[in-house]
This record gives sequence, C-alpha cells and structure tokens, in this order.
Amino acid sequence: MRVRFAPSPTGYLHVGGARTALFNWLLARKEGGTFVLRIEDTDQARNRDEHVEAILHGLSWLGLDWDEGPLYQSEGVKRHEQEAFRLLEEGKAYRDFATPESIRAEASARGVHPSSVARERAALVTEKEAASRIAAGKPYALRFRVPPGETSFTDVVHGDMRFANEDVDDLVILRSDGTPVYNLAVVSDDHAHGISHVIRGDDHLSNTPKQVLLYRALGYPEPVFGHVPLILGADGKRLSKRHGATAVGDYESQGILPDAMVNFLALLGWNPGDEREVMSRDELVEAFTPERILKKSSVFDLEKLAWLNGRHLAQRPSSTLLPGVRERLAKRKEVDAARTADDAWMESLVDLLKVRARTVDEIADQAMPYVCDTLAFDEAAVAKHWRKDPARSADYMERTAAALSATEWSAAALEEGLRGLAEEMGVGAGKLIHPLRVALTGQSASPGIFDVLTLLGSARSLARVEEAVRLVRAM
RNA sequence: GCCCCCAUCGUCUAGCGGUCGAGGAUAUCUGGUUCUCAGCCAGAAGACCGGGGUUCGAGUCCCCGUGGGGGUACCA
Repeated sequence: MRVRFAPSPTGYLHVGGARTALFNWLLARKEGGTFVLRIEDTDQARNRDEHVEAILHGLSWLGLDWDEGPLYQSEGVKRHEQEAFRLLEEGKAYRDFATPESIRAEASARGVHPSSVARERAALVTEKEAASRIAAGKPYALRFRVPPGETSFTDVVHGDMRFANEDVDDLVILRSDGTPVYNLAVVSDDHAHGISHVIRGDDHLSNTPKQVLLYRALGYPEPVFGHVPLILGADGKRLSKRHGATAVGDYESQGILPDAMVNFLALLGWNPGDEREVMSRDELVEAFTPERILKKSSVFDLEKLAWLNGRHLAQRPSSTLLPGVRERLAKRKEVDAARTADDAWMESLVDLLKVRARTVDEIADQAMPYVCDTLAFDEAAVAKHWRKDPARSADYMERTAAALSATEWSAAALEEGLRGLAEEMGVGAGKLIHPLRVALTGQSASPGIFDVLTLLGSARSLARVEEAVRLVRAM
C-alpha cells in the first residue's frame, strides 16, 4: 500500500489538510504501507518556498513523518506533457486553438455545452490547417475528449459513485502555454509514484470521474479512492480564518500538544468503534480503519480540543513539558531566570500545575507566582480573603507563620502544624489557609497549600507572609 | 443554472429493521468530596430536519422537499 498527502503550498498547514494527512499516515502505519509527501507546486502564482516550509514544519510537529519526498509536482511536467500528447496521438484528446473566453461566449449564446463548441471548432481545423497554424506559432491547448457513457468507481467512505459522462466537460489537460493542468498531473503523478490509495478531501469528489476517465485513457490501473469530509467552523460554514485559528502552527504556539492535536483530529469524522476518546498515537494506529470514516462534515470544536489537551497534559511526564514551559516563561520579563533554571524544582512545579491546566500556555501563566520575585495580587482574592476583616486576616497569618516556622518544612509536617493550630484556635483549617494562599500566590486558587509551601521553601514562604501581614495591617 | 455529496443532543459521536421509552463524550446546571482550583463521584436538562412511502415493525431502507457543503477554470 502506498498513500500520499499532496498539499498545494498556498499558505500554512490548515487543520483540514492536517487531518487528511493524518488519515493517510494512520492508514500507512496501520498497514505497513508507505506515506509519500508530494507538493503540488505547479501553480506558479501561489507557490512560495516559505509555504512549503510551513507545511513541512506542521507535519513534523504533528509527528506525521513521511517515508518518501517531499516530491514536487513540477518535477513531472515533462512526463505530463508526453502523456498529454500521447492522448492526442491516440485520438483521446484534441487540439483547441480557441480561447476559453470565445468558447464560453459561443456556448452561452447558443445555449449549448462548452465541450460541444470546443469539439466543433476543433473538427473544423483539418490536419493540414493545424500543421500550418503550428508552423506559424499559433498556440493551442489540448483537451481531453470525454467519451460517452457513465463513469463509476468505489469510494472507501462514500461507497459506489456513478457519474454521467455528459456532465463532465472536455477538460483542458495541457494549456496553450504548454503547461499541464492539475487533473492530468495528479493522475500522472499518482501513477508514477505507485499510489494505491488516494485519500483526500471531499472537495475532490467531483473531480474524480475526470481522473478516473484519464486513468482509463492512459491505460493505468485506478487507485482506491476515499474522500473524507471537510471540517467546518462553529457556524457550520467551511472552516476559514474568520473562525479563528485554522493553521496548525497556531495551536502549536498556544501550547496544544501534538499528541492531543492528532488525537482530536482523528476523532473528527472518525471513531474507533468503541467509546475510547483519549487515545495515544499507537492506539490510533492500531484502531484506525478507513471504513469507519464518516461521510458527514464536522465542526471544529475548540472546547473539546482544550479538554483533550488537558487530559494529555495530565498524563505527560513533567520533564517533557519543561522545554515548552521554559520557552514561554523566557519571554516574560518579570520572570526570575535563575528560578527557572533548576530542573528538579521546575519539574515539581509543573507536576502541580499540569493537572489543572489545559494548555502549556496556561501552565506558564499559573507558574508566574512561583518563578517571579514580586507577586501580582488578584484584586478579587485580596477583597475576599484580606480586606473583609484585615485585622483578623493579619492575625491569622502571623500565627500561621509562627506555627509553620516551628515545624519541619515538609508537606506532611506543615499540614500537621497548621491543622494543629486551627484546632487549638477553634477555627476551621480553611480560615487559616485562605489568607495564606493569597499571601503566597496572590491568587484565590492554587495547588494544595502544603505543596505550595514546600515548593516555595521556608524562606520565600515566610517572607511572603511577613510582607502580606505588613500590607494587610496597612488596610 | 447544472452535477455531486451530506443530514442523531449546542458540539464530537454510537446506532448498520425490532434489544432505542435513542447510548457515550464535551459543554452547561445541581449535589457530594477536598484548603481553593482542577479532578473525581452522583444527578439534571438536551437530538433522530420535514413530508410521503416500503414493512407486522424505521433513527436505521426508498422517494420528494428543505437546509448545509462541494464542484462546474487554459487554479490546485
């Protein structure tokens, strides 16, 4: 089995393209096949090197490694051209000296099919006339002569497809400037590259009968086709820029994990047939089967991606998350670089934060109170836990600090110390903990307070409480 | 205009004629657990686009309609 992903480099790697690539990749890995990457670069106007780079980067980030390529469609133009002329010699194509505009104009004026106009005009040109026009340097295009009848093929996702050939126009296969046109080029390339399964977007479904006809005219065996549905935005329209991030790279920068993105994309229009949702790459490969690809297009749901990413984040060893967290923290000037340098300390910090974050960006946000020397206070937290009763809050914090400084600085001992104090004072432990949390983190929500204390260490913790008491006393 | 594809909770989906008074996940809302948050546990609300057939029986099959999408290039 040989499959391919053949994007045209018109921009960044779009999530829809990424999913098409993923389905091909999953199929190849599942069946022990070969995944070929081919860049459809024959549209000179839109083709840009940086776009190719972006696509390769996106695929690499997702971990969709290709076995062959990148191949380029432009490498095959000589072959495309030869095949177009072969079809001419065999009478399966004809010369068209007319301009597309004049054919369209006549067709609409007479109310007939453009193909019949093109054929009539071509029939008017004798071989001798053609030869003299060619000698005179007159340009002509080559059109494929669509035979009568109907064309059918089996689609892995849609089942049996059947098209009336009269609805298929005589398509140009070679432009008057001598360059080949897409429909011929793909057929030629897919055959040349030995592609056995063409899995691509639904937007190619209507092109497929043309291509099937070309395969047959050229005498090439047809591959198996499979057309996967498109991805839509929240309003049900085809996913585009105005729906937000559509480039895979956007999710990379937001701190979505490649494994989560792959998991999410795989579940868009496909499911394993049981109720699993959080799946590893290996599980996806093992479970993947193209027959279970849905026919229906689906909406790209950011919320579910975020949830899935949170699940992957929580499962992931903190050490592997560290580079991403550090990279993000390094961009923030308030961060004390010395603190982020300590591997073991950073790992235990990430251990505490990853379970309550949905993206790597969020981990970085939540890490701020620990990696910065000056604390940013959340006004709502201050209002709730300090300002309501400043005198009591300050008193509680002072007594808490005194009790804690008298114990061994470990989570268990600190907890015992604090709870002992609460009992002695006849108040719930929460009464002591809430003002303390604001003092240590500036926030009303954080990891467990005893973990926060041990992570910050006694010196920093006690200094923060001392500072908090000073602030609260001044209220 | 013409051709083609598609249609189950807001969203992702299970369902391949009877076990569906439609299941799971997410999101939302309750309650419980915990020092807060996240999580976890328990619960609530929430869908078969419409109309005709076929059949003893239809979310499941057929037809029409409606809606959405794609194609119809000397773009890919």
